[in-house]
Amino acid sequence: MAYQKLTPRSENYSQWYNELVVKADLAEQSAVRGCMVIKPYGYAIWERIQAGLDARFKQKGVQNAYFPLLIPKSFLSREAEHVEGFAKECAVVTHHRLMNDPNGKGVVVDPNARLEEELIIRPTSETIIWSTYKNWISSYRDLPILCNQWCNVMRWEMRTRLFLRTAEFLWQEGHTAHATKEEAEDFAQQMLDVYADFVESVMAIPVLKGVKSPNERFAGALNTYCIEAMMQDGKALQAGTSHFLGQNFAKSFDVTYLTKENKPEYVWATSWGVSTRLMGALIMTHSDDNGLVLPPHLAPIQVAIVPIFKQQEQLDAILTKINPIADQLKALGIRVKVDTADNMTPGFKFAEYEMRGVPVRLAIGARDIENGTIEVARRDTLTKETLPIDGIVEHITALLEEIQANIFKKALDFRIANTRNCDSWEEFQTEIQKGGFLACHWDGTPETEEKIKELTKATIRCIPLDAPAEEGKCIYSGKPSHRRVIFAIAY
RNA sequence: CGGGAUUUAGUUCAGCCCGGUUAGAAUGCCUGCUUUGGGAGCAGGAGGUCGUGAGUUCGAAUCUCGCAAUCCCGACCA
Repeated sequence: MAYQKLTPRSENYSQWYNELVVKADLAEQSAVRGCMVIKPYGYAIWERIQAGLDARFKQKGVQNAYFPLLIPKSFLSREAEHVEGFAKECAVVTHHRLMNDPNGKGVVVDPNARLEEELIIRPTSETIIWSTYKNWISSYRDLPILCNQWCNVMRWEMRTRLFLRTAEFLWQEGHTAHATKEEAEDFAQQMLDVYADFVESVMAIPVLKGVKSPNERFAGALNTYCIEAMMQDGKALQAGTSHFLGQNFAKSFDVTYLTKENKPEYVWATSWGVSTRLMGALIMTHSDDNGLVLPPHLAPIQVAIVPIFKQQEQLDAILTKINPIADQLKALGIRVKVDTADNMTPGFKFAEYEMRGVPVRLAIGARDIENGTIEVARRDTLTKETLPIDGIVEHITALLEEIQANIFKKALDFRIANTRNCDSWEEFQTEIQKGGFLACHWDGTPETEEKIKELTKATIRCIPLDAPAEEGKCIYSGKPSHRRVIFAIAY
């Protein structure tokens, strides 16, 4: 038994995470620092995230498009705040040709192939998109423009972790242009709702919907909406953002339209995105010391069926029982894998499907054939029971929904249990280190937030959209406050 | 950008202090037999420019110096 268990979460949470990502076959380190290879199983999960969101975007009238990877350097300096936010982490293309090394050692950059204007590998695409939208928009009849792109972006991070923070990552970025402020602001909120609905109902990750404080706001935005999730170690993770950009980019890139009254107006903008970071959120919300735990609505394989057999004849006999079950499940749209591989023992397969988070596992052998039974194991509770084959399809259909609901509830209960009010600065300083969300009063100034961050590493994760009005005193400055905001230590 | 560590088989590592036949183990892989209800067993087999460049030496995985890459912990950031 050379097989190694994961480091338990209680022992070293971040080591547990790193091992899980690799052992569940989701991703691995690449030859390039900070960049990851997403393996087929991990990518299958990402594809399901993509498919679910993409369908929801289209219901909102959003169309997909594609804008280039490379952005002229000059574009980035058009919006001052925006460039300040990203300048430190941009990769720059300076040359367009290689040549044989005159000293005979492979290839070198051809010094004569320097670009007239350097190109930036997109850290995000606002600038290239707005320089393009300028040409697309002339009349109120051209609005709104609702575009999204699925692509990669690059931010040269000092320190990276698979999925959570990589130098290159996959995401979608939606960019919309509207005639009025109200419409843009409303659209940004609608997209936040799309994210929250998807993340909660498909990924089973409970999220807080809120607004970012000025310090945490996207560079160049007037308002940043976000969904915040709580990981099992009590840290916060921003799972998605939607920005109301006002007219900042319209003004920087001179994007105007003519109103019905034939007056030129700047357009109003939004942008919104989620990234492969959602994979990190998924892992850290549900998984346990045995590996990944996937919500059935998202799992690439929802039901794995493991026949237990000695000879081919036995397998054939078992398959006559299994195949109809698999076919019925597939007909109901359930993703099933029948694992007939004979080079792995059943025990190995059990452990493997557990590590990969497959929600339901069925096992059936000679004993079951005699008894007309099948063993059903569920990943979320790690329990198994032997049930009659009759009615198994109905049982599984219901079980998948039960698992989906159960893991969402478990995550929600955890968040509730680890969210508390805090009204004393003394208490805050010790409580915040224990993890979880602290709902506190805040005087609304960036200075106070900055100071709190400096002293405790905690930031305001969001001002919840449903935060009730409540008079109180700022946890740090004692100045008056009208509602509680959520503080936490974040990824 | 600071601090620490690592670099030898596909993977995880031993060997280095104290230089010396053909560089080892486990696991994985291939072949055969036997097995299969929680990570099976036996036998055989393939697999290595010891990160890189110099130096010391009759001789370097091992000693010296340089360089690079990666990982972890901080600072910074989605």
